[in-house]
Formats: sequence, structure tokens, C-alpha cells
Amino acid sequence: MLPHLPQLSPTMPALLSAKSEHLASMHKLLVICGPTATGKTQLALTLASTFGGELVSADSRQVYNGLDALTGKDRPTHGDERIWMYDVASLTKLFSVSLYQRLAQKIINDIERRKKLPIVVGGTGLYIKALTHPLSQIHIPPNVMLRKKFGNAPREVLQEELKRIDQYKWNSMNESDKDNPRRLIRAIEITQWRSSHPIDHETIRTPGDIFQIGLIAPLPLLEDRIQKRVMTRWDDAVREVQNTKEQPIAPILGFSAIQQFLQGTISKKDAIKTWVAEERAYAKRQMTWFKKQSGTHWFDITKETYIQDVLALVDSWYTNYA
RNA sequence: GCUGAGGUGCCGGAGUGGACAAUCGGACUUGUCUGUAAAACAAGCGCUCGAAAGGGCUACCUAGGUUCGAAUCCUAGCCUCAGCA
Repeated sequence: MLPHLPQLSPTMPALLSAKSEHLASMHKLLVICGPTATGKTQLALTLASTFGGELVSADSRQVYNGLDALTGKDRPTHGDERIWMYDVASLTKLFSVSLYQRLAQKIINDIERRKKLPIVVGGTGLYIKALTHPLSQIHIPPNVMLRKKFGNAPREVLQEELKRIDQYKWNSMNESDKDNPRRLIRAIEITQWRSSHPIDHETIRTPGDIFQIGLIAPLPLLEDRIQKRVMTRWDDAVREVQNTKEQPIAPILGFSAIQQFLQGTISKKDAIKTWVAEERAYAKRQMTWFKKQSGTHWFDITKETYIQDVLALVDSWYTNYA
């Protein structure tokens, strides 16, 4: 069941630069990734206006309706730009990489059809990967019965079950995944599905010509930017949490700290401190993921000329089409 | 100023004579990663020698003391909190 799709293709005045006109249409995809608070969206907007592109967010929390300040949605302030893949899901319903991949791919196809450059921007590594690599298992659906059955099972039970039905898979898992109930259940789920379904060649589009840019910054600078951003978002975020009636199904950084503040359990100072710490830890986890992804062109945002550098590099990629 | 409670590692908070370098959470560090990914999970987390097993050193406010042995008992001091002045 797909969430409601945002309306595609509003008639937009073409912003195509002279450069892009004769070469759109060859399945090019630009990706901007990196940890939170590095200014990805700002850069992407610049690139979009330079090369005639449209942004597609790759963020597992900005897909939800609402909580704009808390999840840090940047909305272009003027012009007719918009950012796709914001607000496509309900806070109270489960979302997934699979849904993300399907929705975003449609949007990307549509952007291409309009001869524009799709620019994927975001910090959710797996979501980006789902668009740049064919991931063969993500569309195997969850098995509700199975998840219910094993939901609270001790991990030993899950481990034994997986060993029993798929020794090979078990042996291929690393130590941390072997202890991870969520991954164990998923592995069992996949094995079961495969046993009753022939190999499924889900039509995953061939990746095409992808150019991936990563933004990076020294941790102290990131901490500083996170701190400031939390401060400026605080009032709005508090209001948002106050107005959220149902507990979001997915944890959102800062949410519970603000809730505790509203209940008077912790002080404003501590709530901010907690929120900042969560954002900081998140940024580090993102870096751990991204630094392993090969083929990314990294730029340090402390370098004065980094924007020009990016523009030049993207230009050479986008223009020099063989 | 009197009475009661208490001072434990970055923080919260166990322990109340040996099995304690000190349970447990959080933070922090390093990682894992194909339907929850801002998630979930793993290892580490006083200093030091060692590949490891294991060893050495310094630690539970401070100073003394009792004991074969103290974070744990005693004395004094300093500080904190609650109630009474």
C-alpha cells in the first residue's frame, strides 16, 4: 500500500540553463550526501538553479507530514522550486526503504521526462543506496504473522530458527548482526519468502550515470552548527511536539527530550543538551556509513572555494557526455 | 546554630568488611548494515605491561585509625541537601 503520491509535474517555467538544454535525457543522477548540518540542501539548490535540476530528498524522517522544524526540512523560500519526497507519509504509519525507493524512482523518472537533472539530497545512507544500487531484497514484503510470532522471542530462539532453515545465511552474517533480533527476523522472513517464491526479478532500473558528492566537515564545526540550529528551531519544535497528538511510529531526534521538557521532567537546558547530543551522535553514525561508500567525491565545507569546486566538477561531469 | 540524610568513575545511580577497577542506565569511542536505517545491533570505555592468558599501579570527599584485608567499620575535618531555629 503506497502512501499518497505527491502531485507530479506541476507546470513549471523552465529554468534550463543554456548548457543543460542539449544534453538532458541521458539518465543522469546527481547525489549530494553527507552528515547532518553540512549544508547539503543549500548546495543542492545552487546546483539546481545552475544546471536546471530538481531536488529529491533522501531523508527517512522528512518523508513524514509535519514536524518541519524538528526534522529540519528546508523549504526553498522563493522561486518555484520545491523539494520532492517531503511529506509523503503519515507519522503514524510504517515507512520503509522499499516505499521510498518506489516513490522516489517515479519522481526521478518524471524529472528526467521533463529534461531536468534529478538531484538526490539527503543523509539517509540506505535510502540513497536504494536509488544508486540494485538492492535485490528490499522489496520482499514483511511477514506480519512472522514478525508477531517472533516479536518478543529471545534472540537464541531466532538464532536457532535461522540456523535451522538457512545455515548458509547464518554463516554469512557478522557477529553483530547475529545478535540483532531485527536483522535475524528479517533474515528468516527472506528465507521463507524465497522458499515459496521463485526468484523475483523486480524491475529495478539500471542505475545509469550517477555522480555522487559528499560534504564533510570537522566534528567541532559540525557540533557548533548543530548547536546553533537546535537553538533556532527550539520554539517551533516545541510547538510541533505539543501539537502532535499521536506518538510518531519512528523515533525522531529531540522528540522525547522535548516531551520530557513539556512534562516538566527535565529542564529546557537539559532537553536542548540531549537533543544536540542525539544530533551529534547521528552525524557520526552517518559518517561511519558514508565513508565506506566508494565513488563519492568529497568536499570539505571549510574550504573557502568548495562551492566553486563542486560546480566545476559537476559541470565537467554533466557537460562532458561521451 | 540545632536535628535528619548524604558525599562513589564524564553524568545518573548500585554496592555497605574479602568474590570490587567497582552491578546497571546514559554519555563517549570504534564499528556492523539490502523492507523500522534519525532505526536496530556489536565491541570498547582508570593508567600501564602483554599477542593472549594474565600481571603491576592509582582509585569510591580529605586526613588519620581499627583490621591479615576497607568504597564498605571508627574519629576528626570539609562540603551538599531536607526539617527546625
